[in-house]
Amino acid sequence: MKKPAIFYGISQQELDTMLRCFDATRHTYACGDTIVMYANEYNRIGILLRGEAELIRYEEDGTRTILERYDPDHIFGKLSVVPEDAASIVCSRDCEVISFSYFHLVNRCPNACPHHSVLVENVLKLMTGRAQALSTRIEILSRRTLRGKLTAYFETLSREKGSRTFSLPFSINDLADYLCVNRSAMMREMKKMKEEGLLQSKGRQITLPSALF
Amino acid sequence: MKKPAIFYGISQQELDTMLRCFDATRHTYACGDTIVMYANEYNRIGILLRGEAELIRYEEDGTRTILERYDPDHIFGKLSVVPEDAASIVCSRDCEVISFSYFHLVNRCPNACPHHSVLVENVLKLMTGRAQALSTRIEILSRRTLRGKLTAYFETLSREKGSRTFSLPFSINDLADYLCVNRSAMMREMKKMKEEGLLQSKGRQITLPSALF
DNA sequence: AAAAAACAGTTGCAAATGCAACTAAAATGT
DNA sequence: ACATTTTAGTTGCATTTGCAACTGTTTTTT
Repeated sequence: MKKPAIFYGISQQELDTMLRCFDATRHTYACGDTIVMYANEYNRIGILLRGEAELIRYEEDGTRTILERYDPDHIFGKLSVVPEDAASIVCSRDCEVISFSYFHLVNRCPNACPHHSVLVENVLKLMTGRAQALSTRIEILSRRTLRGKLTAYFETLSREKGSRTFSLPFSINDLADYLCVNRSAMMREMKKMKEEGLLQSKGRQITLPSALF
Repeated sequence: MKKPAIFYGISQQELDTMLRCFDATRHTYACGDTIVMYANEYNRIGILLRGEAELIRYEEDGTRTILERYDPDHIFGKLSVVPEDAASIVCSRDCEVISFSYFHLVNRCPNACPHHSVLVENVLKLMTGRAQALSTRIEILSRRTLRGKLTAYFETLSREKGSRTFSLPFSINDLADYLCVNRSAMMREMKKMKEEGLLQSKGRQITLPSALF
């Protein structure tokens, strides 16, 4: 396991001391488990150290939405901005999570740990990455049409993976829940795009036509 | 003008010294101006000190999308995650913006300014707020129906303003561009909602029925 | 190895949304 | 005070998307 970004530049020993100040806890979860962050733990943030998870919301009619996807080093927390719409974090693989008090992180404790500020910097970097990920997601969801959403998402993936051929991190089923569209309508649109030569696909494997430049 | 959150806990004099390390610049813009952040200024972040601005994207077909709204203390930067889809920040009121090098903020310079870490903490707080705002936006855009988007947005506003009656920060026209839906379809849906007693509205003034609890 | 479950893919029909072209009202400029 | 521009609001028609009910394939379970 790669060293988590949150620990960069801090020795293990010092980290242990520091994390006690922040009331840190480390938990492992099995695939399928829900990562619980109680509503009253408002000022806690979590970081995914290992595994893969998704922030999921169910509508009353059963519609499922994948609001966010978490890979290692993803920071999350202060969930339920919209308290009534309970969303939960569900592990799609075995996960390990560290969580600690955001309040104590940004409001110095009396111990004055020497590397406290390094930790703050690390958290800032993670949070900046998260804001970028959220922005990208908005870019995708803001597209007016199904085709627009598909294209925006595929282009993003292609850029991330550095290749015009890549495999989806979801099942086709889940992709629809991520793009917030109907599954069969999405399949229909993908079929059309294939016919127009804008896409090749087989299962989760996607190939985009070479970009013009 | 209220003291910007980015400056909390730092004296003016020290700040001046520090901001030089970060190559900070302060600019004012008139209503209607575009805040330019050049593509090569990748590692700069900006903070809106005063005014109101919007991150806007135009589609080839002329469709306009309001991706984000900025009020004072909003942090932004590392724009164009999707470089080809040029989006720009347009001031909807007279604005003042400070921008500086993110790189120098998180990679200590040799001057070792005493309050550097306070500034990092301040930026972290702003960035956390931004991530929350982006999450809320995703909650809204992820709704499958026009009514769902309207409701989610109105409930968010009502919570922010602490009242079931509030006025929209947009024109009705702009609201549609913010919710990423067709304007006349939106009006039609609002009309239906009024008929069903889910909403009262007149121009920008909105009243929601009292929440049940 | 067989049965069950999950997943990819298809299609007809209904409903929601987008588009365009309006009218009326309000705000702005001269 | 009048003309111009912007904004709010409406409606018919075309298109897109959602829904439901399928088929066939792959994966998982027993």
